[in-house]
Amino acid sequence: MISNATRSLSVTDHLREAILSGGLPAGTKLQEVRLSEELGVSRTPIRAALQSLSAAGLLDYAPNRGYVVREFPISELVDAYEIRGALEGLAARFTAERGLVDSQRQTIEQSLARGADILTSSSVMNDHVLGIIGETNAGFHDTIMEASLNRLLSQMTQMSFQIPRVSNRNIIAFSLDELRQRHDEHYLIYEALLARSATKADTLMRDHVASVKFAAVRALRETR
Amino acid sequence: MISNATRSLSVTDHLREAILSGGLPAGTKLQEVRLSEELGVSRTPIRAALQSLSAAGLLDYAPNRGYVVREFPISELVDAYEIRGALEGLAARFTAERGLVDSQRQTIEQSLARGADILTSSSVMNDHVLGIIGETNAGFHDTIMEASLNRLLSQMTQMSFQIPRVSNRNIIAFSLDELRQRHDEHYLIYEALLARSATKADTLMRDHVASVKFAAVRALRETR
DNA sequence: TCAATTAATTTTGTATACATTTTCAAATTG
DNA sequence: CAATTTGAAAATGTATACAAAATTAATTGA
Repeated sequence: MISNATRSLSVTDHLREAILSGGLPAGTKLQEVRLSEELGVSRTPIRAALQSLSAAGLLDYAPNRGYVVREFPISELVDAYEIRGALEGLAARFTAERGLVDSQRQTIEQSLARGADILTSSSVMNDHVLGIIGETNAGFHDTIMEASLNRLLSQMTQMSFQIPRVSNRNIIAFSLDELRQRHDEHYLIYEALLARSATKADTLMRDHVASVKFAAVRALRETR
Repeated sequence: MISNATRSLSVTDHLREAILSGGLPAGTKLQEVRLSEELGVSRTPIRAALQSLSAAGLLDYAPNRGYVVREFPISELVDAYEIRGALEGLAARFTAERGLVDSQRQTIEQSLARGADILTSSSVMNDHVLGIIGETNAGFHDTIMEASLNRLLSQMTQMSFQIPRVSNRNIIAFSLDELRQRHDEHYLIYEALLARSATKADTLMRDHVASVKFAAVRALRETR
């Protein structure tokens, strides 16, 4: 069932969140009239949202038969990390080849400093730490994506980011040691970008994503 | 201006073709009422088409300001081939790791045989040869994409395929020798897939796409 | 004459009625 | 009793009217 509370978000964001959070399990038929009644809007914005989410790969669509939340098998989760690694590696390569502008460098340094701050000060793992690290992580990766100045690439990477969240209904449970390793990897990638070492940046980024992949798969195995 | 002749195609296909063929140059505002009048349908299917093409990355969109055909700079064409190489290389890797089923093997062999047939028999380059080769090319790559059994990957690759066509309003002018080289590369990739040599298949596919990239860039430089 | 404001036009956002297709169940027939 | 057919219900596809926002032009003021 879909909450009607948050009307501030667009219908598309609302439905996407419901799918990615697991509120709408795979196989759920998303019917236009039903959704329009539940969300209190007409069928028109509902249709727009369904088309958008279908294009993003979250829904299956068949003409005259409507939209269904599609399956997200674990095997595809693994593949998604492989794809993400290849794309983000390429983004790191592009960024290293073209160089960082000052504002990008500052943004990355701030996210790194913020991550280092909390990882050196706190000795216990809790939701607060995970939250901060999650934000700095996103900031780091997003900046490199934007820095590569390639709309196509960033668009694709956004797509490949959505899949892992589906199966990760619980946030991946990293240990503090693991988080520190991931942070060190971020720092090494940043150094490669500064040194304009394209191949090194590519390789480091791919390995970094592979490490996250292992943690995600392990977390998934443990929770089942 | 948009031809109203081909009504068999959907509105989305019609508009996509108009954009990719250059009939609607970058910067063109696509207005709903205008398009609905020109194509003889209501605004509803027009809106669906515009949303779909925007999600596919062909149109820029701003709320309350509509859709505009976006720019496709040459630099992005080059990047698109890099992305395509990374993704198709990954697809080749997946396919090699998981193996080809008989039907896939047959499809690939047929496309290879058809390509070999025309490339060995004909000694002159014309539109007929280019057309046949174009089809067999698409068949080869599509089969590997499908064989990798990854919807996410095939979806992304379809996206990265669209960009090159935009700047290539004229089909890339390959020579017969070049086409034969590309065909040989296809055959080597196929052998690597059969041998389950994942890394080799990946590398060969990336190099193959890189070769096509060089030809595309050269063709673009020559026509300007 | 130039700038700012306001009004009119244009364009997109939304709602809703109608058309077409599909689906499911009941009824009919062998 | 099983299989097919048929019809009603429900779902998506389309068209159109109305609302809200943005753009453009005109007008007013200095």
